[in-house]
Amino acid sequence: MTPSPHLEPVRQIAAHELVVDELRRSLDQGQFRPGDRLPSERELADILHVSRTTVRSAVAVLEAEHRLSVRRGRGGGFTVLAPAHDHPASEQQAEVGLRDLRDLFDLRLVVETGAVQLAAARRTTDDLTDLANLLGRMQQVIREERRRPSTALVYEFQALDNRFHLGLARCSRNAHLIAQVEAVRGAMWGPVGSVFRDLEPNANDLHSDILAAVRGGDGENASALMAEHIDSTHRTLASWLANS
Amino acid sequence: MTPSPHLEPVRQIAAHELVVDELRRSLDQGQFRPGDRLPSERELADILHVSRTTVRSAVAVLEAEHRLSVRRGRGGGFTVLAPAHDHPASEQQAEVGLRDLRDLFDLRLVVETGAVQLAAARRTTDDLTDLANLLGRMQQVIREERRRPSTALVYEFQALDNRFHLGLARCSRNAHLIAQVEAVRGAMWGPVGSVFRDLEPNANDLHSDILAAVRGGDGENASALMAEHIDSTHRTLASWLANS
Amino acid sequence: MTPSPHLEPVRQIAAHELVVDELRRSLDQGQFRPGDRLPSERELADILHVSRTTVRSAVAVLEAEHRLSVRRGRGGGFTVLAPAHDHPASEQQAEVGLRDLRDLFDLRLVVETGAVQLAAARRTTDDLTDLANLLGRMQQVIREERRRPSTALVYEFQALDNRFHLGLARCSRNAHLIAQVEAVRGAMWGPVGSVFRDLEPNANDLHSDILAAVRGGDGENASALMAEHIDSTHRTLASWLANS
Amino acid sequence: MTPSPHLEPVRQIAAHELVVDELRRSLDQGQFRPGDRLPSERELADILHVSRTTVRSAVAVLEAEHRLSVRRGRGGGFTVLAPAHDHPASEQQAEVGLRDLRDLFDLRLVVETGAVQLAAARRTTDDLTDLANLLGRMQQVIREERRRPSTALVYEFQALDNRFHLGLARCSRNAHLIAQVEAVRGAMWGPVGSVFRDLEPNANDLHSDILAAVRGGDGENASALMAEHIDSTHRTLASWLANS
DNA sequence: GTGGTCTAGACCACA
DNA sequence: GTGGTCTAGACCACT
Repeated sequence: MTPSPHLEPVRQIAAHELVVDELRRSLDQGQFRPGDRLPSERELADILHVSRTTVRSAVAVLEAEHRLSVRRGRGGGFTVLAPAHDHPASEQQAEVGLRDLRDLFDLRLVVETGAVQLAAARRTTDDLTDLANLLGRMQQVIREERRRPSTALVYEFQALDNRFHLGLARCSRNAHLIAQVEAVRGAMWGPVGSVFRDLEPNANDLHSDILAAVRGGDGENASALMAEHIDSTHRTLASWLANS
Repeated sequence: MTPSPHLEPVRQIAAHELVVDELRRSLDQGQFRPGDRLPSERELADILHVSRTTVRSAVAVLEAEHRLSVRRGRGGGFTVLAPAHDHPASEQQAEVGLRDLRDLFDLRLVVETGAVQLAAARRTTDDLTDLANLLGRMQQVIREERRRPSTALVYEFQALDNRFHLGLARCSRNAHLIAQVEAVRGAMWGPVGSVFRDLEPNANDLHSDILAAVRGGDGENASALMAEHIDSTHRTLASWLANS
Repeated sequence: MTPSPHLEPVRQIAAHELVVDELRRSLDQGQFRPGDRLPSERELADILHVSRTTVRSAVAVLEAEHRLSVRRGRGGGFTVLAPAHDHPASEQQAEVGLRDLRDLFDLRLVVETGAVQLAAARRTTDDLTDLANLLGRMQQVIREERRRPSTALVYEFQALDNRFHLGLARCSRNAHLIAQVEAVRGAMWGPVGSVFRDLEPNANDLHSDILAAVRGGDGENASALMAEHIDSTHRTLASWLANS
Repeated sequence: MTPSPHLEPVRQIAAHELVVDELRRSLDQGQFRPGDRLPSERELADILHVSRTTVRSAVAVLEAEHRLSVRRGRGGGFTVLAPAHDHPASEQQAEVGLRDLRDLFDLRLVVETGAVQLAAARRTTDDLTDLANLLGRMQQVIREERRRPSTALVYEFQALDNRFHLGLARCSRNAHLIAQVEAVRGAMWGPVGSVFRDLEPNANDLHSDILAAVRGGDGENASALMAEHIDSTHRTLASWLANS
């Protein structure tokens, strides 16, 4: 209940910054995996409705962040790099505190439990199939990672996890809510990425229970399970953060 | 769970559009009342960190939307106009459907119940005083409006109501969550404004109960009351919309 | 047939300059006589659709040119002064050459003979009455000036002469043409005013002949007489200019 | 001979309006042809002694009138569009009546016959060469248009015709007169443009006769031929207008 | 190198 | 002291 500043300064956003954000969002959501090649400069310019110059500026930023590698000539292009924890995130360390973590998970709790409750009411059978497939792949990745630990697998699991949660949100069929879930997960990515190094043992525990509740149309239960899942993740991360 | 567009076109946002948004947000939140004068062009430019030219472009838009009137000379300035329901929103009628309303209220339900739950845990006594004051003023406005109905009073109530809900959200002390509540209330403003003409009889019913729960630190109850309140408003608006 | 500059620089005209021009035009056309008071500042502002400030700026210019005198307080106002030939036109002497005179009279010849030809075809009887009255007053002024020479009378004759010529042009009922006659007479005023000191003996010679031709509907003759009149005036002025 | 309003309201003219007028004048006089590129924004600002911003405002108006098209990037710029008779002049149809046409041609008759008379006396041999060249090109265009009718050619002829008439006026070496000829032709352009679609058969008939008279120094004859030419054009347009 | 936009500052007309 | 307009220069995105 602040008294009255009333108006916040506005900040102009340059086109290439928007492109950086969009590409980062896409990478964060695991739409491209380490080693994948992004569409060509020309295609990106076309898709994003900007000029090639602008794409290049944006790519340069992501290259400086060690998220892409740029090779020229035949067979060149933009290649997705694995998140490298040794680079100090190029510039400013995200520097997450426990307080930030709490705020982010508070928000997740609010919007994701809400979303999953609606999802239970509005999901289609196609949604359920897609989500089940995702879960299956996540199990595979976990099993593989146990046999042969590797950051690439951890990374892949994170991407799948992200897609699972977003998929659940999409079942709510509410554009506003979906956008908010995307936003909070995007905001969480940076902080979590800087802490997350191993596959948390309980990472996939409650996913299938949640999906079952959604399948059964039991919103209350889905919501409660989601709350438990989020809380568990929160505690895990918080303890890692405290010890890092 | 759409398969693959992966990347959305980006859209450059001009500085004056951002200023329009910021001013609209401020007006929507009732930070200025009809008849009030906004800060002068020069002050706005200063506050918003843009040039006067940019402020002017933005003000021109709001003037075209009949939300501000512009007068010059000593004593002139930008004056806030009362929302005029007879202008067909200047250009495109907001054209809200029941479906849109449902989505918006779904979202309110999710974020505002979540926010009030946290608020119950984190509110300070100052917060409680402020909120109680707001409630007092809302009661006055309602009483006055019953004696002497007037659109100005309806409008004033809406502004106070908005401040009450935002105030509750701010008690959560979670910037992300506050931002989301602001966003959803902003999104709701246009649609609701186009339907809302009278003071709904139940407008203030649950507010004091919610505040009491927040004061008592009973998050569960606060959340439930808020859900009831939002649902009630939703039903009222939906019936008005259906009959309009 | 200059080859190609194609575009001329534009020049912004300040509001008070426009007011100066308008007032000058009005004074030049003899709509106010020396000693007359102009409408009050407030009235002028109203008539001219500008603010009082702007009127004041304009009046200040005319005062500096010794065309108006400004007195304040009760009974004050803007008083028209007689053209004072001893002031060197305040700033830059108009500095007319024979060449300029020729160009101006070339133009008068063209537009005024054309205008009078149309006038002969389109004049009404009211027009004729008005013009005859003007001629009568001009004769009176000439007679009076012969008995008792005075600059005031010369000035009055000039104003009447101007109104006679403009009146003829207005009979053409062609707004474009009338505007052009006004423009050329306005342009001529400054140069002529700086040379003209006495009543030329032949000043009124052909006026009644021209009016008679217009009355008779004889455009050809009216035009020829006008040409003769203009030529005569031209020669008189040119000789004065050569000897000054 | 109106009795007394005496003073007309003044109207502030914004710099960008002046630029619009100047550009319109230039386009009307055919100094740029459809498809031509205007000087760049920066050059125009330089030539017209205004800022780029002001040029832009003006260009925006002409773009809205479908007289220019704006493209950006290297090779972009302001391109002159062909007058599109299908756009209803974007906003207000010029809506010319026979009465307006008469007034305009009355004026043409007056000023252009006067101008050509002086031209016969003052033309140089260079003037004659230039005018003869123009006539030659006009003949070519007419011949080509007979073989292969096209609006582009009609438009080109109009531009050449305009330059011929202005060229004649310039021979008078009288700046005032030239300005008036330009003004009346400018005023005529809009009305005529909205009627003129074909090459009038008699479009070029008297041009060479007029030029011959000017070459011979026979002002009387040149003037008479010009009168005949203007009258003929007037009748042609009036009949088209009556039948449209 | 084009147009598109914003900025900072000035001057003006207005009340 | 308000809004209205223009200016000069900068930076950007586009092609």
